[in-house]
Formats: sequence, C-alpha cells, structure tokens
Amino acid sequence: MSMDGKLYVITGCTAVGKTDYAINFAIKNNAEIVSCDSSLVYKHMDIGTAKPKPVDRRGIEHHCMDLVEPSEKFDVSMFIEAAQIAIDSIVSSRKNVVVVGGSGFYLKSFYRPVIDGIKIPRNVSDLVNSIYAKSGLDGLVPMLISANDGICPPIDTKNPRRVMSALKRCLACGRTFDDVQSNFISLDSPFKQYQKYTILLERDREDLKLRIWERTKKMLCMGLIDEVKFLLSNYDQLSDSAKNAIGYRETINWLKSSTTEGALIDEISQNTLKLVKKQKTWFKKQIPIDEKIILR
RNA sequence: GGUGGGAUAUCCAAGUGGCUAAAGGAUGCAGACUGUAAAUCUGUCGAGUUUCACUCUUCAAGCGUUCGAAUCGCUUUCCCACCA
Repeated sequence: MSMDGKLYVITGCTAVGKTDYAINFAIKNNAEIVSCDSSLVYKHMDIGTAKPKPVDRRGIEHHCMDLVEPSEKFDVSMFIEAAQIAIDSIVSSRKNVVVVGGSGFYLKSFYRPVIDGIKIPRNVSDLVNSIYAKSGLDGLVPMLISANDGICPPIDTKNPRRVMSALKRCLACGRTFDDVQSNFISLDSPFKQYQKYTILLERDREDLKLRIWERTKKMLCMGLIDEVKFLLSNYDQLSDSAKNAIGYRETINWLKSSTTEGALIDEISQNTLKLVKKQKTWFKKQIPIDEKIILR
C-alpha cells in the first residue's frame, strides 16, 4: 500500500483491536498516529480508557492524547484544533498520518462540517437555559417554531440538547433555523484538503464480547479503582465528559455502594457493549467507509 | 409437622373484579445526531398475520365463583420466613 499524502483513518468499535492494528500499520507505513478519541484526551485517565502505554507504542509518535486535565471541558472544536496542529506537524516532517479512534462525532469532522462557529452570547444562553429550567421543552419548542417562521424544524424536538442548541443559534444570529441549517451544510470539513482512506475494523460479535469482559477484568487488575480514587481526590470536580466515561462512571458509583468487584466488572462490560451498539449504528451511515477488515 | 408471605412477560417489578397483552425499570433490537458524543435523545419490545389493522395464547398448575378474573375461593407444586 503506498502512502501518497493520504490521510488514513482507522476506526471501529471499542475493544475491536484498533490500537494494535494502527501501530502495526504506522510502523509499516512510516506514519504517526493521531488519536480521535474523546476520552484519551484526558490526562491521568489511562487504565479505564485503555490508553496505550508508552512502552506499547513501539516508538510510534501518538498525538491528541493527554491534552487536558480531567477537570477541564473538552469538545469537538478543541479536538479539531489539536488535530490540525498534529497533522500539520506530521505532514511537515514528511511522515504519514494515521487517524485512529472510535469517537464517531470527532471522526465526522474529517468528512463533514460539525460546528458552525456561531457565537452564542451569554444572555441568549442564559435565557434559553432558564426557559428550559422553568417550562422544559414545552416552553422551548414553540419559540423555536416561531423563530423559524412558524414551521417546525426537522430536528429531534424531544431532545432538550438539540432544541436548546438550535434555538440558541437562531436567537444568536437572528435568522431562521432553515437559514442557519443551510449555511451549516454548505460549510467544508476542516480537513477538506486531505484525501482520506477509511478503514473500518470489525470482529465477530461473540469474540468481541469476550474481549470486552477480559479487558474489563484486566482494567481492574491494573488498578482502575485506584485510578478513579486518584481522580476523585485530586480534582474538586471532574468534567462531565470525564466522569461519564465508561468505566469511570460505574466505578465512581461503585465506590459509594457496597457490591462486589464482580458486579462492577459486569456493569462496565455491559455498558461497554451498549457503546459498541451505538458505534456500529454510527458507522453505518455517518462516516464513509472505504474498506472493512474483519479481525480474528 | 405448624403458621405466615410469595410465584406476573427475557430479567427486576407494579397491578387486588371490567378502561389489561398487562404500569415502571433493565436488557435486547432498530434509529437520530452542530460545540458534554464513552454524551444526549427517539421508536420497539407475548406470539402470528394481509402489521397505522386483525387474530391467537398469557399473570406457577388445575378446578370453581361471576355476564366478566392476573385480581375472589378451593386443591396441588415450588420458594422464603418464623415456630416446632
């Protein structure tokens, strides 16, 4: 396989075997790795996120990991910035780029616009938030409809986050939702200039299930519980995305309960499996796949 | 051996005569996706079919009361608790 300025994207659901595959791929192709994972960006969250240890990276440079403290907010716009810097530096050192990760929304930024850059003024944000707090969706949806010339926009009007976000945008720029939306769709992906080749890794369902349970057990052996205790005692407050990460959320709750470690393993594994399900749905339509590889 | 409590769909669990194929969870399946995305949200979830509708079989098992029962009575089986 020749690497001719293409940007290789390797994805697949959690625990499918991306890390190993990508490192081998990078070694073969004189490449560096850009992680595309919403949890690996957090420092001190290593075990529960299955972050590859420096020793296991086999000399391959990894980017976009350990970017922020667990107390800090991180979002797709920050990922795009970090990834752009990383990719620029790899390209300028005449190496190839392998993007690896399973965070669908972040991954989408390589193919489509994912943010529109509209600045939401504080007062607009406060207004919408307070209406939601007071009267919920019943208060917001009519406002959104009237902000769109009386037509209900084609969004999930039962999802508070979607509705609030849409309404904030309309109010912030004084335009209809249709306008905002058509402008958004016309934007380019921030990584438009690169030619992409996207590989989806897959694995037999039963095999994957087994790997997930084994991996969770291994995480506990490696000290997941201590890692969580460390986070809780060293940070006053963990960011939403850090404390909701699979493995962390369950362990935080587990520490307050009095069930067995076996129960914790089951719960983490179960929730990991749920994530797999969502990821598979995402990969079906949201991201263009060039090649599927079944690992065994 | 005695007394009391229980047995509800894949699992947990409401329901104490009609509005019940049966609340609510969970799991499963399907789906959405513009700044928390490992997030947030939606649909579906007894069986079958000609699937915006119709049919069939359900609430441990059997029998009974009733126009009508998951709900009331009796018997049997199993589980739990306490007493012997």
